[in-house]
Amino acid sequence: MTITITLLIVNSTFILYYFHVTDTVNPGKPYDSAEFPPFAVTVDIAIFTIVDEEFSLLLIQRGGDPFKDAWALPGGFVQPDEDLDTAAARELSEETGIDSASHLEQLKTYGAPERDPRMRVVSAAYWAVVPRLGAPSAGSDARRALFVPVREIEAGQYDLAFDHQHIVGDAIERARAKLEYSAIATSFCDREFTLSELRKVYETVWGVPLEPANFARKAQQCEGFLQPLERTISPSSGTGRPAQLFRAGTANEIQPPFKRP
Amino acid sequence: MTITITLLIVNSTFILYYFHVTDTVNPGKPYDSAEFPPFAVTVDIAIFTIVDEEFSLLLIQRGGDPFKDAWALPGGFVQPDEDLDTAAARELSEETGIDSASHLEQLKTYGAPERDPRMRVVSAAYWAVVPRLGAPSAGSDARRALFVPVREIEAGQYDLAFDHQHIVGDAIERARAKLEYSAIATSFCDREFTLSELRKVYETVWGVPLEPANFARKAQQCEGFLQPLERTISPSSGTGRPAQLFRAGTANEIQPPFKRP
DNA sequence: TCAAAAGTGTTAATTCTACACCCATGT
DNA sequence: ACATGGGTGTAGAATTAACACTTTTGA
Repeated sequence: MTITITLLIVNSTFILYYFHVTDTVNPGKPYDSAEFPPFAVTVDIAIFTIVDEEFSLLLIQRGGDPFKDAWALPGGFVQPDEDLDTAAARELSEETGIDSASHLEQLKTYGAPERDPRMRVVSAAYWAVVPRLGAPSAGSDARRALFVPVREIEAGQYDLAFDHQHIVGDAIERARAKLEYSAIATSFCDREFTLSELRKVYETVWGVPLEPANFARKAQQCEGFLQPLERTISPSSGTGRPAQLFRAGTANEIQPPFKRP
Repeated sequence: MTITITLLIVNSTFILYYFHVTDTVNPGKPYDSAEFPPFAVTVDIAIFTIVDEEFSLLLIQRGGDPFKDAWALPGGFVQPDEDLDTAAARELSEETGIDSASHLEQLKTYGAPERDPRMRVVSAAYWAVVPRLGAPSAGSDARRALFVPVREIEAGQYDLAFDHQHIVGDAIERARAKLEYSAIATSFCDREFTLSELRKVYETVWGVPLEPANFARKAQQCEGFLQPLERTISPSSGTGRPAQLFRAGTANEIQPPFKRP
């Protein structure tokens, strides 16, 4: 039997790169990693939030090659006995400190052969929505992590690594689309929120103004969307009539929400 | 340096199963496939069509273990220099003989650690829609391939291998949902079709009747959905006034189609 | 009392639904 | 002629969009 192996060192760990086995005793089809290559499987996450009335996405500046200094989505290897969803939740928690709670769902999987110049990497991309929070914890590595306005990414102001420009485009599209037929908007808000805050989410993500009066009516009519509380926002929090508080309802898929004008 | 390898034979080819490398000269972190396991990456496809007014899905009966004799989605390994989309298109073509043309899109990726008892397999699931055609070509292997009514699958009448019951459920849901805001319905029809045929698609997939008059109006109003031909269906093809023929329009995403009642 | 924000009422425009009716063809 | 499926017209219902108006607070 002949065995040929090539290893690669990525992030100080060995990664199997090429592998070939020929059985000389019972010659059958050999195992050749050029034919059945060991894929690396990663997850990448597009984490959205609203910062200063800007629809924003978390990006990380890469510290090493390839694509040194370019920006990228947070992500990492899927561990051996970990589901993809679990890996994504772990990455989300590592980057933002947020456990479960918020919205996290699979976006799409990207597996073009040359998407990572080092080896064959298939990446399951996820997207998440977190309530506005302070600066993202920069993570255990001292990498720069930043919430960046989606507007600036779409304007091409960030040089993104790998195929992340493509992934980010898909994620933005999905997030905007899903506002229209799901209760995802509430994930941008804190646990308790007013109808104005919720409306601001739609206006910010879609970049259009919505009629406050009509919005309030529709939101409350919508079965399972909102859970009204018997309290108003603390009156001292601004001038004007104090707004009623709500929590997110139980329904994930909601019927007739708001149309993107 | 110490190397430990376990190989597995799947479908008459070796698959790398376990792999461990320790560098005894420069002892660093060893490569251990229990930590960075080589994932196998496959694609599985849910191929939908309409057979005898039944919304149907292509299933294949497995010839070998595991899950011998259970039904499964067609699928296979992603080749080394193949994109995921390419692999899916290849599988679709192998199973149905259909090249490109029809609708094919990624559904979701499934990667639970124990989903395949043999090894760690991550499967990118796709879904496709093909026009009604004769019996599916049984493929190069002499496996049984069959279009099965979705109704019967939902009733649990088929024992599905791996996590394919789960995948199939997601695919059905997606197909039904996407009728509502895309031009996918035309993919169920032949290249030229009448409004009745198109309406029958909606009625069959959703399992509800639609008002023919209103349907025809909406379909034709809908920008980019249909391309009217100057011909009618051959009058001899039935009694009644011959219907006008249409082709699919150019738009993939259409604005205000038909609501699932 | 005034400004500001929350929330309610109301009306005209639009869209949708249901069904009546006309059209073109085979028998 | 008439049965059958294709296609148009239309009136009433339902929904929507726009804006005027009332309520509750801070200053």
